[in-house]
Amino acid sequence: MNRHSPEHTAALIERIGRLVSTEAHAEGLLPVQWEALRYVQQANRFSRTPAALTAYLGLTKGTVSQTLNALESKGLVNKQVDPKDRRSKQLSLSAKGTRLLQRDPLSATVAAIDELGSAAQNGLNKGLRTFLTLRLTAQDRQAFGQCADCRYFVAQHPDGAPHYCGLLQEKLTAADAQAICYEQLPK
Amino acid sequence: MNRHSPEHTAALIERIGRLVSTEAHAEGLLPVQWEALRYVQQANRFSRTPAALTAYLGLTKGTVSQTLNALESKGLVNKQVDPKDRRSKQLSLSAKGTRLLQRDPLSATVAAIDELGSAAQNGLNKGLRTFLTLRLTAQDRQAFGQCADCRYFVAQHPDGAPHYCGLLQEKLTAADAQAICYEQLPK
DNA sequence: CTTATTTAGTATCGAGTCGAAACGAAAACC
DNA sequence: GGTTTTCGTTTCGACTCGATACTAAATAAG
Repeated sequence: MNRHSPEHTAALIERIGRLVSTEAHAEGLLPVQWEALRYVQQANRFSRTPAALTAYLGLTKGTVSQTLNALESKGLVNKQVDPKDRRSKQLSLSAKGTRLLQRDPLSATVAAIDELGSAAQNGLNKGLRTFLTLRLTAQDRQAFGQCADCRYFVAQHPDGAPHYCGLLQEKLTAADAQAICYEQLPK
Repeated sequence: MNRHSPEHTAALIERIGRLVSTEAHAEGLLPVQWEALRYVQQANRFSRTPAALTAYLGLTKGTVSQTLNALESKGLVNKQVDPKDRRSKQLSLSAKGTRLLQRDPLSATVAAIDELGSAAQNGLNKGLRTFLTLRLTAQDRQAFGQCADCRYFVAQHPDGAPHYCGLLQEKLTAADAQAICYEQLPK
């Protein structure tokens, strides 16, 4: 296991994962609660559900249900029944949740990456993306990429709307196009 | 937050960290227990202590003490008082612990990195190492690098021993040189 | 139109993490 | 010799997490 072996890189991933997660004990929230909060902020309206969050995190639905209860009782997230499918619930950020995300401890990680120099940044980003794709595929999990990078994304739709989803057959706003989506299939 | 922004890379790190940690629920052990087990295997004899493991993981000593209790009661790790400093304890792997590490779930991560192509591997490795150094430095934490990469490492020592540590003034075996060390200061 | 079957979410249990705090014992400092 | 620091443990409370069993709503099959 020399300095550049796959074993060493794997150890780095694990150690950095722990470092980042340790930093995420902040503002009275736990790491997974921050992840859930960010997810609700970033997911498009089709993906703001406990089921999609469960797939995103790779946890069991019982665990996610409890975490969402914790966030709800802290007044950061709201749940309401989806009228189109009354089994499902729509998640949304409260004003307090939105405010708290301004102090997201992940910003320390962002800042460190920002210091990295653009060659290192690109190499890191590319390696991480390829790795993630490999593992998600091996586990039959969804990519949760950005809507605009999806093969069902239609940039220009005849009738007035800015964009369009060819899978769900729904109009999309400019904000939707940047959001992450459960259904996303990379081009 | 486009595909190559620092924000996106930070999200990748967090998501991959969770993915790897979720896979580490295996063989009846929890993620942090696997990390501790690997640490005891890889740390040199000066660093196989609860205190060094605490620094390595970035947790509190109480938490690490409990995790080590769990591993000890599973018969995977042994503790014994260091006769040179009777406050300190030496950790060691039991035969069962050594055997269990053959089924380390981190091997899935290693295999995925191995599939990556050498350019991507190098970029990933380099980016992760630089990032880790940045964050550890900012938090005043030890690097825990390999003994052989330390500025106190003396490759050839006059008297018979293979190597030598100029800080602790101790002879080092070839195995020691590969191990990770609390005292390590990168060259 | 019923009767499966699948899907979305919840509740409960037990083991264990995790930080915080308080503690005892050995070593180091003065 | 007395104070301070360091190493490790224990206890507490909130919470994660998988497993399991459960309800209700939607879907499929007959």
